[in-house]
Amino acid sequence: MGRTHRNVTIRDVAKAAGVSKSTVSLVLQDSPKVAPKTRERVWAALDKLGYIPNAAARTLAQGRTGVIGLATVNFNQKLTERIYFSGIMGALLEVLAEHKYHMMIYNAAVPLQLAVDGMLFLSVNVDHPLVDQVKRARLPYAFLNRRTTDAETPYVSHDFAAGGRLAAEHFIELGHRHVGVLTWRPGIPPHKERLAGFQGALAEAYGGGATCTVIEATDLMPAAGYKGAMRMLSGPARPTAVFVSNYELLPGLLDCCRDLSLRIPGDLSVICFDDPWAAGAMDPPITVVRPASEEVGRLGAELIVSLVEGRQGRPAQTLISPRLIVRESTRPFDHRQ
Amino acid sequence: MGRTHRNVTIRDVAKAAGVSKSTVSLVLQDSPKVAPKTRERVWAALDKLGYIPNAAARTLAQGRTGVIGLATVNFNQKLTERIYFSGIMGALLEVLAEHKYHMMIYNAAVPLQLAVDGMLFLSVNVDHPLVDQVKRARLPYAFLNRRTTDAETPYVSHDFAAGGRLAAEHFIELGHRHVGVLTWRPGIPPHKERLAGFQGALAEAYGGGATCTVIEATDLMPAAGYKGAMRMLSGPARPTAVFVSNYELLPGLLDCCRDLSLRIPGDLSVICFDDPWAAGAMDPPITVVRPASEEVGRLGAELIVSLVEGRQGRPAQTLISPRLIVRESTRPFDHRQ
DNA sequence: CGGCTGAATTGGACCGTTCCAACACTTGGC
DNA sequence: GCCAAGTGTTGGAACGGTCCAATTCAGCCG
Repeated sequence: MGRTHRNVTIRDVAKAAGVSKSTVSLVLQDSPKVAPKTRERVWAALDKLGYIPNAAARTLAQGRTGVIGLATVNFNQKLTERIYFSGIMGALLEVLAEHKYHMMIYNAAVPLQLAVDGMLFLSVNVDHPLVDQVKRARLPYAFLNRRTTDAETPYVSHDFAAGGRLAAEHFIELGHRHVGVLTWRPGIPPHKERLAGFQGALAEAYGGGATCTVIEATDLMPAAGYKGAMRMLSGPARPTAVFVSNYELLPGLLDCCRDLSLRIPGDLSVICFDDPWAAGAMDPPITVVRPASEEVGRLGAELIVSLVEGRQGRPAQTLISPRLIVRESTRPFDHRQ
Repeated sequence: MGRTHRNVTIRDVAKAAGVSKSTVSLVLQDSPKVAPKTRERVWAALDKLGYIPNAAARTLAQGRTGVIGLATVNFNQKLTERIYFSGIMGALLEVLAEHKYHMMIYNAAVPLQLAVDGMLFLSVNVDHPLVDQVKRARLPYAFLNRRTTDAETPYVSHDFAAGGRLAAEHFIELGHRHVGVLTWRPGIPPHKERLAGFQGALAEAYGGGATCTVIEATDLMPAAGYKGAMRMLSGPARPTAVFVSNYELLPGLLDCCRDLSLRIPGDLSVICFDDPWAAGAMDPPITVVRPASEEVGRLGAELIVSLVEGRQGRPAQTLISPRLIVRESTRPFDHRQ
């Protein structure tokens, strides 16, 4: 596995085929201007020498890389969003491939070598220093999972507020008035928006005539979910319905209910934001608000490609509404309780 | 977001600072040979002009990219392994970042532009055409999740056979003699190995004195898991313990047990290969054989970096044993049944 | 036969870096 | 006062492609 052996260049091929390097270059881009028999001779030489084009040289010459960057902060620590991330990444890769782009993952920890035609920021806040670097390099970019207030910055994100609203409306329809939200870091935009949407819908429906207990988990480990749920559910004024704003907190809540002998949905209705794996196979199957992450990936890829290739048309700011999927963890409030 | 405005080059900076481009280059690599006041002047110019190095040019000149490629086949269709993938990718990114490498994701669908220093194949079979291309380019490479029979090809994989064995041994210890395996595509190496390990341990313990029903699911959708489980469990000779060789099949099995009123672990012990999200929060918490995917990611990253940088030392072929995590879905065979 | 046209091919400039050999300028020793 | 040994700085040749303008050459027409 030596790094020795100089690689075959276009010049070597040219010599072997008895033509100039320009001709070889033309053949490689299958230009129609090359005579058939010349083309064949060049192909033979190409094959024989096992020529592999040098991507850096090509990029340098034509000023494009054929690569889109995906920047995200501390991928590995975002345990939170792992499953979600892989959903979005799968869609990104698929659509980028359709447009003949590869994808490069940037880690904020490594000095940024901008070897891309455009950059996507996934769950990176708009004021992150990384963003400035990309702006200064005059690269096209777009945000995923983050929205901005201005009208220019391109983004594709979820309508988190609408998601929170969906949950609240479902509870309202079922007659619940004492509700709770189990959340995490309500300062971070996506979580803030979920909570705001939830509380907004509640206020619209009941005015002041409802109670909403908001509990903030200290982290996303199951233990924190358990502790948060316990604080919410062990008191005398426990809510009859809970909106879990992050799926990592769900297992803790379920455990807690088991320990308190609270039955779902008999004693407590539960809606979870995100549709984690097996949510539908749990006992009972959990009602969820599912963000359309594949959709975000797909639209995000289309967006950055159109920006890179200078096409117009596609709207540059998109919000996608999550869907409510009703399963068996929610039920009408029982007034006999 | 125009692509117009020519980028600032090292020459522009040199002119602005009143030095030669060589000096600027030296400053950029902070060479100690530059006089302090020159250095300062250059930095000022660098800042003022907002210089951003051109990665392609640098790569071309020094013959290294600072990027490791990760190739995988149809990422998006590998729903199977999504969660697993993100675990491994997190670890890869973390370790590569420590060594100052970025990661590029190759999609087999896009013509391969080899703009990397080394390549990792994740769950790609060793005879895949992609591999040949990389070999011909004389790039260092290694396989993840696949092993080879020769002694040279570098890989980091799981000891799947040991995983199957662990499951069987646990069942044997608990006294189960009528067991089943719910599998998928037993022709694919990782699945074949799991099954072989399981059956091997069984044969060693019991000789011919055990029955092992192997059911192959048609795909990985929950419905297929359900159908497979039904075939295995609805007959009169149903096993008392089942090894689910792929976690995607687990929800179907659980549903099936609910429908047949089989209680876990009372009527049926269950072990699942892979430790999917929330397996420990299910009712009952599921006993699993957990592959150490982060470990594979970490070691894989170290391996490819050492190959790229020409260091020796690290063993080039590693198998990592999964761990058995006993929860509450397994229990001794009850002879009164 | 000379001139024109178009197809096929080619040389060379260029992309933006790195890196090496050469050069200028101090400094210090004798 | 001259030479040797540094210390800083620099020009220019790579790196391996692309692409444009120039060139060659055959075929055709008047």
